[in-house]
Amino acid sequence: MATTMTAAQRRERARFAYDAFLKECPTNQLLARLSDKWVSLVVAALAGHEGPMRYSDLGRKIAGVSQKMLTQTLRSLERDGLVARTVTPSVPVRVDYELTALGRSLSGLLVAVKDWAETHMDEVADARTKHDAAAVGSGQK
Amino acid sequence: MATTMTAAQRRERARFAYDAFLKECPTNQLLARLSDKWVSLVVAALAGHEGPMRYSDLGRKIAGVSQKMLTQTLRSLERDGLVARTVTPSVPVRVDYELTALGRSLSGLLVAVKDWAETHMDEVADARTKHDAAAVGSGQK
DNA sequence: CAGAATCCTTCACGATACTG
DNA sequence: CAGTATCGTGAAGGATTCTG
Repeated sequence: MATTMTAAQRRERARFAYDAFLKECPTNQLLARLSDKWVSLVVAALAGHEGPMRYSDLGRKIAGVSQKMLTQTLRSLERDGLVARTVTPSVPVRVDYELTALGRSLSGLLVAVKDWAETHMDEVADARTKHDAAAVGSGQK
Repeated sequence: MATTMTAAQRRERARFAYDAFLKECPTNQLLARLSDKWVSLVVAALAGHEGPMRYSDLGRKIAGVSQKMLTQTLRSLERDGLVARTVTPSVPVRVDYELTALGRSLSGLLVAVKDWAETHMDEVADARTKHDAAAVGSGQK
């Protein structure tokens, strides 16, 4: 296939073709999908694990996710080519999920955001406390 | 104040104190906030602009955002200490927004995700086409 | 085990109108 | 200009039940 573009070439082309700030742009919708709590957690879970993970592994790792959301998220990630799904027809069935090359190219970025949240939680909490205190002090309702 | 921790120390502490995979964890909620389309776009807009931006600038830059969502997003970012809001009491009033130091420490990560979306849109679109075609071929409804 | 299907509630978000 | 306030709706997402 004619995917003989370097990363630089693709980036160059993308810079002219797409702009996620435009709501009609496909990348806007893609960004919306990526900006999803469950997407972040699923990708981060797969990224932080050696080898593939089973459906139930993911459900256990990501506390609080419902079957519906887990399946739904997995399906959309699979469709977008970020995650590969492998079915082993044993009894009972075994299904494994793992990041594709494309998925791996994204996972680092998403994990970085997740790590930022964990690392800077205290500062954000401080900011909130101060902000709320100031609002009370100045007589806001 | 007693913020005399190195980044490494903070990270080390955070690693034990927080885990965004746990739904009771505050960082889980923080990650949910960060995983928001409008947050990404607002932060990216501010990051990709020299100096502060006015409310109307942001509204113009981020096509399709309603006043409600823009205001709401800005307020939450301000409360979390990621964005600074400056009011100039002229007539008419002038309000400027800019990233704080904390906000700047995050913006790079969010911009990276947005750029990823723009850069890899084609590959995702391809994956979708193939995935959908395969589903049809194998006789899925 | 790994889902699919259904129901049902909540609330996120847009549209609209008003204000200092 | 930079918001606030209110209302209405579609859609997200949880709980539950069923299946290969």
